[in-house]
Amino acid sequence: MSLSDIASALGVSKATVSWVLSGKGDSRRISQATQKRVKEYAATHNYHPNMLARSLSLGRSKTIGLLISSLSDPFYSSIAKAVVNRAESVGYTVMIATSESDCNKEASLVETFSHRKVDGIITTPTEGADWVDGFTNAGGRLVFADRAVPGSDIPSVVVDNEQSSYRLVSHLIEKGCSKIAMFTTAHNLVNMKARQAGYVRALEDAGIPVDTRLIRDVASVYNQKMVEDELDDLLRQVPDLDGIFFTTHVLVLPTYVHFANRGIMPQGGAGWACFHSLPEFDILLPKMSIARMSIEQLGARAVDLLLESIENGTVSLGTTVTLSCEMMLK
Amino acid sequence: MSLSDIASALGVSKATVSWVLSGKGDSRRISQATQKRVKEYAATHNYHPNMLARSLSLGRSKTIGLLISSLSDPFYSSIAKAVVNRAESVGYTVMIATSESDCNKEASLVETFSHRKVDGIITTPTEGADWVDGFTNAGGRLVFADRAVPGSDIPSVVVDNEQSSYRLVSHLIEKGCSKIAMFTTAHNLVNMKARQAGYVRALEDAGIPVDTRLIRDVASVYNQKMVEDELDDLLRQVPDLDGIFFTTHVLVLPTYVHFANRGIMPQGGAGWACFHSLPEFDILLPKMSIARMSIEQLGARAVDLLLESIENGTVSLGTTVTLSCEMMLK
DNA sequence: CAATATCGCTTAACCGGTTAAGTAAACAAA
DNA sequence: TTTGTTTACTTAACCGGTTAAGCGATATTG
Repeated sequence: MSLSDIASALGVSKATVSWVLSGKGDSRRISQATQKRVKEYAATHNYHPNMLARSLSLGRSKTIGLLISSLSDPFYSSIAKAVVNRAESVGYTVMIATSESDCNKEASLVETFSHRKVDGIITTPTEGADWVDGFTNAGGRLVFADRAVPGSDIPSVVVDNEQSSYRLVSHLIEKGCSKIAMFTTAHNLVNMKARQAGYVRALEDAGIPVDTRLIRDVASVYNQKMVEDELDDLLRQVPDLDGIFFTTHVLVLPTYVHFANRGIMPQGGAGWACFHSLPEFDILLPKMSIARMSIEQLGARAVDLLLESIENGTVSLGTTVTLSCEMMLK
Repeated sequence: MSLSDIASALGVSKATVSWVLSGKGDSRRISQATQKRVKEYAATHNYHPNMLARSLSLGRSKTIGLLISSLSDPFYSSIAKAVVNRAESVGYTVMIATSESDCNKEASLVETFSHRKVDGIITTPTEGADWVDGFTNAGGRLVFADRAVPGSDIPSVVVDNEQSSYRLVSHLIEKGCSKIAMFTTAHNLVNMKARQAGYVRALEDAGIPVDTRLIRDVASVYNQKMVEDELDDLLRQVPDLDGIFFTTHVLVLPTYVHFANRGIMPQGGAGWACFHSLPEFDILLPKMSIARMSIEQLGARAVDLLLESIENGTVSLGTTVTLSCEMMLK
């Protein structure tokens, strides 16, 4: 079933059929009678346009590329979910690829997307993504999600890392904690830096001196031993620890287990505060304070920003949408 | 940069350029000199074919559609990861969509994929997927992952639900358990039925009568209260319970928390056995026996099966690949 | 030396849409 | 009656690839 099939079956031209079926029948003054014939024929024969042909012709594919670090990490798969849902609801289809945080792979996947003529790309960029300029100079539309690349003009959707961290740590202080550790990873990433800044500012505003022994960066979160060594060292050096601020949810469970194994029960997480959450925290650590990122919003806004850029071209350089976290202070 | 651009720049025809760049230069006896000129020009000007045009012309898009229930559930996102990785490695791009287990939405997403001319679809089908016949009769290639539709001829990749369950429950029996509960959900799904069959067979082979009070189906896994009510009732009716077989990993954490809250520590999960795992089980329940599905394999085999069907058409009707689980008996 | 084969390309149709430009017929106004 | 306008279309080019068929020039063969 193609336009030509319909055209020859009804004895009209391809153009007529195309206009009728793309809703331009009236403006191109096709008679009501012909429009009816075409529409009915298309409906009864279940015609649907070949989107490849349409995309080729229009130079727009109604397709976006989503390039994330990983799909096994619930954080990224939630972004994927949000992006897919939003895109779907506005008639776009998502092509998905994972970079595994490998900058070269990322660059090559961007190429693939380009050749497939996606209308734009949403990505959680890796450090030092050097393909960005080439892509945008060639007219590619791009939106960063979760993290911006410092010094870049690309529109992005991020959360208020500094402010939310500040509020989490301030809350711990208000509850009476004064020896609050900060447990982090990949502390050079722009988001982690901002969270650390919030931690530091909260302590300073409360007149508590920042003790660098309390700030712990663990190189590999997925190496349980590394996490435990860091925790052991922390507890040895600061035995009167009374609070922990986790810059990321992935550090919480390994810590929980390590404490539980040593008989130091985390008391439902009172005295703990964490950036972002996992479903199991509700039941495992009901008293932990959490700054919850709305990933649903993050993804949806990223799509909106991208589509605005694609369809209207009205996104100004340097646009950054900053979402606030939902504060669950306990 | 298009074929025509190269052609006119070098004073040759589009056909020549197309043949050279698609590797048919020798078989179409284009002179080495011309081939070199074309290839060098293409390389220095960074030419890459427009995949929309190529797909339209070839009638093959090197694109597959992945239609899963959800992206927030780690099980499905792992399938997505595996499929994306495998597809990528063989030069295919994945379009992704989520049905949220809604059969109508599923059908409409299949339509979308069709119009976009994917070469085939991999899906974890919902119950009563009535679009299947229409899709395959129209020449669509399809592979089911994780669950087959009973009575359907569609190639599928599944795991040995019955056998692995049998081995898990047998292992608990060997360790001395005799009052083993089966905790399940959605027990009418084909996979769940098979797991239940394995449980029953293990008990029968050991000469233990099947006690229906021990078999518990919880309607909504995400409703913590429902899970807890079922557990309370179970413990009331069978206080001397000494083992639990979970037909799915999602039931484990709610149970863990409920037990922990009542001071019944699960002792690292000794006496528990579970179908499939979550990363946190390693640290939370190190003694639980697990039949671990290799989702990496599941996804990869699904892609392989689909590509075989697309590229060679040599997949016979009713092909079912059954993967064995990795048994982690403790 | 004419007939044939081989080489190295080109031409043009096709995939299935979109759309600018053109045209024949009907009707209205001068 | 001639000119102009509107109506309701058609023609044909284009998007950027692929590929069957054709064609002139040189090389080989009888």
